[in-house]
Amino acid sequence: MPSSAAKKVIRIQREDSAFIVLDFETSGLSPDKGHRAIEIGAVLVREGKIAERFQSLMNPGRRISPFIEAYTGITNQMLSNAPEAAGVMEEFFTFIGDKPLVAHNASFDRRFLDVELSRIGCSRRQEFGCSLLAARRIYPHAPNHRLETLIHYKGLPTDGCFHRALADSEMTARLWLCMIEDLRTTYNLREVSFDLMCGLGKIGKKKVVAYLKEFSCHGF
DNA sequence: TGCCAGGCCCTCTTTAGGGCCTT
Repeated sequence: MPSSAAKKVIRIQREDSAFIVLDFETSGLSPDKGHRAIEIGAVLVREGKIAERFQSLMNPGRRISPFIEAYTGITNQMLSNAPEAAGVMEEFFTFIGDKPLVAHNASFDRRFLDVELSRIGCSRRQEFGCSLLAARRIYPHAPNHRLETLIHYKGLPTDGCFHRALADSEMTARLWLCMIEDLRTTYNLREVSFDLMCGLGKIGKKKVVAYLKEFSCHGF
């Protein structure tokens, strides 16, 4: 029977393994040009499984283009009935807490997240992992590194829905977990931490093997 | 109506340019 101190350690370790995978649908590519988030989707991954989900449309206060309507399937009529962005972001800020974040092409979602949070007087501090950068290192021979391509490339389950926030965040989570498992088996790693995954996306492709060798149990 | 950006990576690079990825 573990002591209370040991229980505490175990609880903290498990909580530390939790992270949030998120995805924004937006009215355009640049918040600096006035583009706004129109939908947020996210999943909480704990102990290798999707434990909780968050999804909401967000009324951007302006009409979106026909291109975005076609691209996402989100219409102006749907957004006219959607909750205000501020309220959604307040709920989302509570949902993510201080857990590490993951997104596919994180630089895009990070900018929208930070701008939308700043509009409600909040800011995040946690690290942001990028499944796109990690995938470029782990699957250098994939046809390309778009989320949809990688899902098919790895044969991961999908309901065929892309470009909706919750669906994309779930698939990004599956991809992230798949990459962890592939690293674990291919490189004989005892543990694949969030920091290892983030670091992998930041190093040059010629340094990948040397980088992973540092974490290997018995070398390879 | 038509068009828009930013971050990261790679290489035929670093005093730069182009491709990829996100909506």
